[in-house]
Amino acid sequence: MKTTEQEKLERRANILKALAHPSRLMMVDELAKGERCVCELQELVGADMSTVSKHLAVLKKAGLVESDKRGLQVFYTLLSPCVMNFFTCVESVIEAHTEQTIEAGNR
Amino acid sequence: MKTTEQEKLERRANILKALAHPSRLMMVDELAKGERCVCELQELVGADMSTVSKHLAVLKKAGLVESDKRGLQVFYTLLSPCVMNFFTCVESVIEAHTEQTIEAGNR
DNA sequence: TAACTGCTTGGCAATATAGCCAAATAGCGC
DNA sequence: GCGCTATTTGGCTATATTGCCAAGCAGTTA
Repeated sequence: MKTTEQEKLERRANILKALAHPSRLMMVDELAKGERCVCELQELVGADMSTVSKHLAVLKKAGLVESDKRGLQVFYTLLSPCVMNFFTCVESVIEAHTEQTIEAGNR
Repeated sequence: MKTTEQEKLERRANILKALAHPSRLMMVDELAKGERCVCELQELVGADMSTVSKHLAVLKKAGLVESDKRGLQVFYTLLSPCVMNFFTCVESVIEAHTEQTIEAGNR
């Protein structure tokens, strides 16, 4: 199974795409603290349970989380906490960009 | 100017969304090596120049790159090389996920 | 000014994503 | 089995993204 450069990029992009949503980021952030059931995450993001479930499916498909059904509830776990490190970088982008935008008078 | 938790998440998501495309990842990767003009990036990704230009506009809007017109050419620079660090994490997600998928017999 | 180059923008069609409701599914207690 | 709860899935519409072509625009050269 040969991995072309193109496939590599697509896989990277898919992981980023999976993270690229406010609700999903919120969930990942919460899951970084420990496993959570869908109901907890639903309360957190305040959307329909079906919506939350679909978001979780996206994260799972990307390989970012894992699910474990115990009784009636399904618990999700963050598989790659290193994802959180990225946010430090993201914050620096945001800061720099905000300054720049203000400097430029919101041009 | 108060930054609500929601706005923070949206800004993070926007940066991730800006990165979440194979062609844009390829360009960011290239720009990590140094500034490049649009024509060089076009050759790299092999798409229409207008497409490349639009991708660059997305990266610029997110605050990830900067552009500088010199003569007829426009040169782009990567503003936040820390973005590259993330890819180490992304690779680990991919590896773990691939193993998992193979283990599960591509279920 | 005119023609040329490098790039950006507008417009459009194809495709993907988001979020709601309703229906289906799975596990539990009776 | 029946009803109940937690979650997932299907279906739908609204909205966003992508990538091409054509047109526009700025800088250069003649």
